[in-house]
Amino acid sequence: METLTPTAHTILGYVASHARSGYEIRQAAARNPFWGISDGQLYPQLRVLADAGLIAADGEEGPRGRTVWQVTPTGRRALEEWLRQDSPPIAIRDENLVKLLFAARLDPGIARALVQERMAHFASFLAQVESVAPASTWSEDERSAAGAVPELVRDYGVEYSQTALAWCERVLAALDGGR
Amino acid sequence: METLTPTAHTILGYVASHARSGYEIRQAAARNPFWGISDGQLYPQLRVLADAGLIAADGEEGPRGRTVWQVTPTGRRALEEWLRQDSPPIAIRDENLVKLLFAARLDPGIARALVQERMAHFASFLAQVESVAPASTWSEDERSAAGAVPELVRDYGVEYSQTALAWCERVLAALDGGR
DNA sequence: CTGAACATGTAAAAGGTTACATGATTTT
DNA sequence: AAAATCATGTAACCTTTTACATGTTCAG
Repeated sequence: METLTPTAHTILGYVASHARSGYEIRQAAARNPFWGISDGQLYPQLRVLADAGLIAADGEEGPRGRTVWQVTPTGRRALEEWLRQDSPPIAIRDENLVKLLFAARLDPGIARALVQERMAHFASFLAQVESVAPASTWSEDERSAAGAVPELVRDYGVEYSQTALAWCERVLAALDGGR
Repeated sequence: METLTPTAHTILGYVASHARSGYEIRQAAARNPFWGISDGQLYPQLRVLADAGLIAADGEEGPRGRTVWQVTPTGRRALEEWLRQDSPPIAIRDENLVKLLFAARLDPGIARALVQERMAHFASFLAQVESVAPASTWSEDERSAAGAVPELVRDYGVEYSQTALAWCERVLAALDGGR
């Protein structure tokens, strides 16, 4: 059994939370700002998980002929093992910020535009995070089992965006002040 | 001429700032927390840039037989074009946070360990950001041309880490309080 | 002179996205 | 019955990392 990718483990996590169809996972993933999953990954990885015996199709079909997946005991163990393993350190890839660094010595106009683009990105990120109630991804039972964590994770997204937005304001002021 | 990857453009940016060898770019990239470049990318991409006529080997060799690269007028234009183009929105891939979400409803012990891992990651990220003087990547002339931006970008890294660390403390308290 | 760090490079594979394909099922 | 959306899937490609390979130069 090949080792699973982080995306496969994430999918396994969704299924382990409660039985779901591919489409429902797709929607849960779309609401999770911290790990995107494309269709081209989702469905093949469901197969990988099923072939490895970590999930199994629920007997009954869901509405619209959806295949509903359930976690197996093996799958539950595999998930826990993953949760216990070290995660890679944060690797940021922030193209906008890199551009800003290069633009600053070339043209204040480009720099301003980059900061404004950044603000737009973070504003829509913030809106997305705020619009998602944790209850939409986790059932009520799961919510209470998880304590305050889902709300705290949302708070993290909010604080992160707000920090970034405040920083952008300061940069704009500095770009204007430098004139 | 194929379109360049973000990494190729970033390398072009370093060369455009001032003539540098591959090794010097390697070191500058290692100091930039917002866009990592591996050896397996750096040297092939320098070739790509050279073949496209965007950079050219400086006549003289640097110390230790280094090839020193210079930007060409075409390269300078290509860089500016890239700076003006829209950047992709921020896409976060935060494996630690995803794990925490799944761990919260399984085992408080795992959740605690994840938060502690997160704190360690951000603490070392913060240390790295704080240790880098912008002057080490940009020459004095470039620094003043860029105004306050390099310092502000460093501030961004610092604030980002501090926000994350403070959040971790709150989560730890909540995990303990929930008991 | 010998080991450590310098400097550049290559091949293979991992991981993921994009774009397309296809049929089923509601809605109008 | 047509249009829209639901639901799943596939193939090709893109970007990047990992691991290895190789010669060079400086320090003890």
